[in-house]
Parts: sequence; C-alpha cells; structure tokens
Amino acid sequence: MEISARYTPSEVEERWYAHWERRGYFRSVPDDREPFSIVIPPPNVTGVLHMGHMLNNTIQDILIRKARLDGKNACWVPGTDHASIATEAKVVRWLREEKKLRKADLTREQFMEYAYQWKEKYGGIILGQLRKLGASCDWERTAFTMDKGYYDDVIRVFVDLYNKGKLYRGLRMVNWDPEAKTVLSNEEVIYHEENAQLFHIQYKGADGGDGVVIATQRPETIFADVAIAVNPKDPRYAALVGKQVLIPLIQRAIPVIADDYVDIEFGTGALKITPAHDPNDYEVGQRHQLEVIDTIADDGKINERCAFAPIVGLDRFEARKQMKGFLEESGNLIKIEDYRTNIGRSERTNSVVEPKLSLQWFVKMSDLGAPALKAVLDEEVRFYPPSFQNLYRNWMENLRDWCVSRQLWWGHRIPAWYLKNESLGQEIQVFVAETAEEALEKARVATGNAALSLDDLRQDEDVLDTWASSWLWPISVFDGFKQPDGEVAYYYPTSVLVTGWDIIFFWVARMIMAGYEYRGAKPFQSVYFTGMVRDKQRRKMSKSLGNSPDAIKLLDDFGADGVRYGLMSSAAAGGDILFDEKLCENGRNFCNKLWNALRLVKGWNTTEQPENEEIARKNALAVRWLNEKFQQVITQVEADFAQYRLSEALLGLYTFVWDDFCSWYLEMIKPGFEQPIDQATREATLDAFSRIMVALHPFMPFVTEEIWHQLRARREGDDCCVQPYPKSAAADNNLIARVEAAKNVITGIRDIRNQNQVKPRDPLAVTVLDSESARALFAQTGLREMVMKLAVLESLDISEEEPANAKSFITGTEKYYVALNQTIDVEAERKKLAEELEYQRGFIRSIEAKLSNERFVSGAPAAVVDNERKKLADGLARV
RNA sequence: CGGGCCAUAGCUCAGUUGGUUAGAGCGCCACGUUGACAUCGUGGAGGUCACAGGUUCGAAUCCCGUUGGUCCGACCA
Repeated sequence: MEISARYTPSEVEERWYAHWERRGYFRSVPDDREPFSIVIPPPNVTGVLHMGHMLNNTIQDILIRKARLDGKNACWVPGTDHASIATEAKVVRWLREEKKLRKADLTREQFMEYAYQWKEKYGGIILGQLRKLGASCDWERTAFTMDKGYYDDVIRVFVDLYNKGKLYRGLRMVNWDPEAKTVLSNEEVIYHEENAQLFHIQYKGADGGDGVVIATQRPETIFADVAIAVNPKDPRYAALVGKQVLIPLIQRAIPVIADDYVDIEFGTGALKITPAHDPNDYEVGQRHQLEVIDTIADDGKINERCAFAPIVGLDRFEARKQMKGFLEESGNLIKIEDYRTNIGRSERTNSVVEPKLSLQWFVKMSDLGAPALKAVLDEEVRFYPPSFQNLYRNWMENLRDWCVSRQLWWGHRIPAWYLKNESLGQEIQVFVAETAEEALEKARVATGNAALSLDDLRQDEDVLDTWASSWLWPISVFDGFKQPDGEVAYYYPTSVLVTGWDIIFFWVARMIMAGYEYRGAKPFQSVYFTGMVRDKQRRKMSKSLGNSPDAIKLLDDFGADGVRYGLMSSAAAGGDILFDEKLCENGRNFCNKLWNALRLVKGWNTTEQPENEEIARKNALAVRWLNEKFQQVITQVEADFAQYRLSEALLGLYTFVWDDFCSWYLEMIKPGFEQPIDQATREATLDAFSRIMVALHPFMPFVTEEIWHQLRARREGDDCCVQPYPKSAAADNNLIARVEAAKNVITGIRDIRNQNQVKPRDPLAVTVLDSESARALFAQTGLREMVMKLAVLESLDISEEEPANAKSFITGTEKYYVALNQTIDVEAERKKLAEELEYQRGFIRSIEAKLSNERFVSGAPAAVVDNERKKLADGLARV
C-alpha cells in the first residue's frame, strides 16, 4: 500500500476524536480505581479559543491522558463561566449596534432575555474548539456557572456567609464613572501622567491665628473637608494639633489632627481630609472617626450638600475653575503650582474617575484567608513552579475584604431584600435569604407585622462578582453542596489545577478559601501555573493588539499535534511563551518524522531468518539497546511528570524518537535497498514503535493513535489512548554505555570521511589499536557488526600495529585508524593531535588538581574521578 | 515608593539537593542526497553563565551588594 510521504492531520483528527467519543473513553463515573480529576478553568461562555486556552488545555489534556494510560479513573470536567462584566459588555454592544437599543431603555427582564439569546447563539463555541485540540473532557459533565443548580449554590453560599457573619454590607470607596454612572473595577481604570495644578490654600485659625496652608489639586472639594492632618513628627505644626481652623469662604471650623499617613516632605506638609472624595482621606477619616460629607453627585456635579452656594450645580471641573477666582478674592489662595500627576480615567468613557463612597457587599477575608494561606505555605497545596508561593503569600498577607457586588444585570442577583417602612420612621432593613418568600418571613418576624407582603420588599439590584461564583467551581461541578457525600467525595480534592498565574488571586486563592470553608479540605492537590503567551516582542497576546494568531487557523495549518508540540516545547511551568509559528512547524515536522518512520517499517518485506549470523547478532544487539534506552527514557519521563516538567518529558521523548529510534536504531537494523528484514527484528520493531506511540500519546494524541493502528491490525477497542503506559524499569547501563562508545566510533569515522571527501558509500578499512579496553568493547556481541554497518566499513580489525597512510582519532581510551587512499598531510595531522593532546592534558590537570586536595575525602565521587583519571592518563599515553 | 520574579550561545530557553573543561531547539557555516523523511542527513563554529564580593576543597547553582529587565501593588495631597 502506498502511504503519502507526509502526515495529513485533517484526514485523521476528526475521525479519531469521533471514535474516542463514541467509545466513551472520556466518560468518568466513580468506581474502585484511583481517581484523577481536573476541573477546567471555565472560559467565558461567549469566548473563542485563543493561544492561552490552547496552552492551558493542552497541558490539562496531557495530564488527563497520562493518568488514563496509567490506569486511573481520569475525569476532566469542562464548562464555561458566565463572565458577568465581559459578557454584559458584549451584549450591550450587540444591542446598541444590531438592535439599536440602549441598556437604559430596557427593563432588567428584557435585558436578560436578550442576554440569554446571545448566550444561546455564541455560548459554548469554545467547547467545540477544544475538541479540535484533542481535549479529552467528559462532555456529559459540561457545566455553566449560571446553570440552575450552580446558581442555587452561589445564592446558598451568599446566605450562609451572611448568616455566619462572614459577609456584610458596607460603605466603601469605589471608582465611579460619572459619565456612565457606574462603578468600575480597578482593572477598568487607566492611569496616565497628566498636567495638573496644585493650589496652596490658607485655612485661618479659628482663634484668629494664621492657621495652616495646605496644597490640593481639587479646591472644589474643600467644602467636604472635615479636618486638616499633619504628621505627628512635624515640628512646624506640633502646636496646631488639636486646634481648629476655618474652611475658606464658609468659615466652618475643622480640627487639625495628627496622622502618620501625612508625608512631611510633600506640599506644605499639611493635608486636607476629605473622606467622601479620596480613598486615603477616607481611611484617615475612619481612623479618627470623622464625618463624611459628600458634595459630588452621581453625574459629577456639585450637589446641594456643598455649603458654598455659588458652585452648587456646576460640573466638578467648572467648579474648580471658578474656585480659583473665589479664593483669590477672599485672599486664601497663596499660590498655584504646575504639577505632573497620575490621573485615573475610565477605560470606557475616558472621563476622570471620581472616588466615591457607596454601599457594597463584602466578604470578610480575615477568617477565610488564614487556612488558605497556611495550606500553600505548608505545601498542602503544592504550587508548580514553587516560586509562586511568594507571590501568593505577599497577597494573602495583605488581604482586603472582597467586594462582591457589581452594578450589572448579567449574573447571580444578590439575594438581599430591603424593607423601607417610612411610616414607622425606620431605617432601611435588609433581609438575606435564598428566596423572596423566606426574606418576607424574616421581615414579618423582625417587624412583627404579619401584613407585610412581597410588594413591600425590594430585591437588591446588583449581581455578584463573577469570581464569587467561580470560586465554588471544584465543589459545585460535582454537586458537592446538595450532595456532599455523593461523587464529590470521590473526585474531590481534584488532582491538579492548571491555570495562568495572572488569576492566582482572583480565582486560585478564593477556590482554596471556599474549599476549606465548605468541604474542610483543599480543592486540588497541586496547581500548575502556566505562563502568558506572548509574541516575539514580548507583548501579551491580545485581541486589541491584533498580535494573536488565529487559533483555529493554526490547528488547520499545523495539525492539533503540531500546535500542541509547539506550545509545549517551550512551556516550562510558569514561564512565558514567546510564541512563534516556527515552534508549531517543528511539531509538524516531528509528526512527519514519525510518519516516515512508519513508512519505512511498513515497506519492509520479511524473511524467516536473518541473512547471516552477523546480521542476526547486530539486530539482536540493536533491539536490546533500543529497549534499554527506552527504559531509561521512560524513567526520566515519569520523573518529569511527577514534577510537572512536561516540556522536559516531551523533549526527552522527542530526542529519543528522532535520535535514538530514527537516526540510530532504524539505521542499525535497516536492511539493504529492497532487501527483506528478518521476522523477529521486524516484530520487535513494531512492538517498540507501538510502545513509543503510547509513551507519546498524551502529548500528541492524534498522530500516535493513527500510527498505532497503522502499525498492526488491532481489535475493536484496542486503541492507543487506552493502553497501559509503558512501565519504567532499571535500564542496563553497561549495555547502553557500550553502544554509546560504538556510536562515538561511528561518528569519528564519519567525521574523517566528511573531512576528506570520502563518499558515504565507499567502504573504509578501520583498525583499532589493541588494548584491554578495545577488546572489552568489542567483546560485546554484535557491536563490531553494528559499527561496520553504520560506518560503512569493509574491515574492522584490532591490531598492535599502526597502519600506514591512515588518519586517526581517539574516543574513550581507544585509538582508531581510518585507512585512506590519499596522501596524508602529516603536519596537519600532527597539529590536530597536538590540540587533542592539549585538551586531554587540560582535562587531566583539572582532575589532578581536584585529587591533590586532601579534603576530597567526600566519598564516592573521588573514586569515580580517580577512575576517570586513569582512563584519561591511558588515552594521553596513546596520543 | 514597596514587593515578587528574572539575567546562561546570535534568538528562545534547560541546567532538579553545589561535583562534566556548561546543554537543547532554532538560526548560522561546510559537506552531502535515486535508498522512510530537504519537513532530510553528516559534521562544525559559537558562552568570562550581567557585574563586584563572600562561603566552600569545589559556585551557573548558596549568601550579600551593584546594575539592567519585567510584573504586581500603593500611587500620594
């Protein structure tokens, strides 16, 4: 049968993926095997596959497939995240551009209907794309963070945390966008250095003294001032602390307080405290129990709480302009300095962000954080690479309470109901419960008013932060809240989490918190942090930069295996990947290499017996060597997997396949052109090739499955992806060393051939100078025949005499002479040998230096080096 | 400003508890190819392991400092 000279992934991948799914290989249900579980970091429900996903999911698939081959019950749970803010933004844009609708014109219910339409249309596309990559997920378990069951879990946890006092509603400084009238997350605020002015303003003493001069960028906020703060160590103001000063224009008296926060060097060393309009001032205000006066409305205009009527109703920037005049007039303006400072602007509207106090829901971090920090520091949860412990600790030791409310609609609506009973003159009361009915019941009890109805309650308009749902992922996907003793008990803790380090705080840390809070146990044994995929200029790949290759096109161009190889070959855990399509090309070439090895062995005719004894000995040695070498590689691969050194494992297999298997082994056993090969060697080769396919399968599932089936006719269900992974065993290092020595001899001869323009096929006569080591080496059965074949020799003799007209080289402790039919440049030869001699002498000197040290009593190494020295002294003598 | 991480061949990176005269891939150079594969083969060149000090018999590896890069926080009235 004619096989194409190239491997064509497109003819293979879809077919095998469908086959695997049909056979149910990816399905997992609890049984008595050891479980190996991974929950996918859920991509955005409306997202499309990008490089980061491919890297991440390739790694997960490698781990899952390896576990499956190791005989474990491998369970990979796929799913998607509703991605509150990102998805809502997409829906809003779609409504505006396609439907000509503004969110403000829709009711919540209408908006949600459109959002679900959007989700139905685009949701889950990415899951199909993961199949193209070869991801062996248990698709029957596909989860979504807004599935009914998941939604209920999120609500239940909110209520539970509230009941336990670990969740509360409080005032906090947020980033307010006065144009969009919404809160922004920190990530949506962009800071740039801009020109600004620093106003130096005098606040006169209430006792008629000079008072104090402060510096501010925002003179329009002075009417919200509640204090002037100075550093307690600042001698200039020591006498003022505790006194009162007057706010210009309105003459309201405020105290001068002392606080370490104030920088003596900056400005005048005196700071106005405006808790409503500056986050730091708010904190100072809290420390000193100061009042909060909010003088700026949601739209950025000065509101009526401002006691200085002339600026009420003006925009904050207009007010600032006018304040200059008012302050000059009153004589309070000392000077104005030009000044460069960082200004935060809204990513969306570019308007200057206004720090603003608002009521938000918070999860208390003090109780939740402690066990999560301990788990990582004690390596109860192991990080790979471990250096991320530092980053984690740094953050966990400086935890702030987690604001979980968001002013959005797409998400889990906060289960809090408010009752405002003004006739009773009461404050707003809040009732947190899983349902409105329960909240009503609570309200009735609390108020003693049985006549209250649902109409008297108003549910909180906000939804929860996306991470406040995804932190439950490892528990909720196994239904661990409703059935805590169900299958969650089998799969949890999951084996490993594979994710980018950029969400170590958002997600990883919080899953650990939730794990201890709700199951009293860590959510995963290990975390494998992937690096960021960057372009050649080290820029993070992103849609807005347009520097990200089209993932699907890459898969089409190089095949899934090629892309997987490309991503993995430079993806040490935690290290960034500078992505270059060249890497995928290497992967594609590797597939072709495998494919052509297949073509070679498939093309052989067989005979019962080897042609002669020499060939039999040579082939037997080759087969033994390959198997020993394979043991060595598998042992290393297992060690690499245990440390999550996947790139190294792949590289080891790659080198083994390319160099040992293809370049050496197949050449060793390859029969002459159109000659047959003996049955036993062919069988051994097919077996070895098959084992190699299994070993490589986790990394490159498609090509290995295809070749596995091409190698032999297999029974239904005898698939590569469900074979037992090759077991590692001790390798025969002596045999490997002897063949290694033979390879050096062959390389030496090839080198001489190369340098003297001797054609590859012209047979050469080689003599090795008689020595104990030479005899010992060639005592290995089949070795002489192996050298003769691969170096293309007509003779290989051991002799005590130096042949004439020969070039020589030394390897190990033997000296070889290659006879040539040409005159030898004696000078050049001598020079070469002199260089060799110098090298050897240098080597020996360094060893001698070591050995002459008395403190080299350090046990075994000494013996080894001593041995080394003897060998080299031997070699030196020969030269 | 505070903290983390990093600095090894032209490029991208390995180098596991300190013990080879420092490795790989790509790139480069030379030679080669009717033979599984030019998506290839055989060879080769190329490094003061950022710099300075210390510990040690021995440092790319451990410690301290300097410089440079990078990321994350606070970004300052």
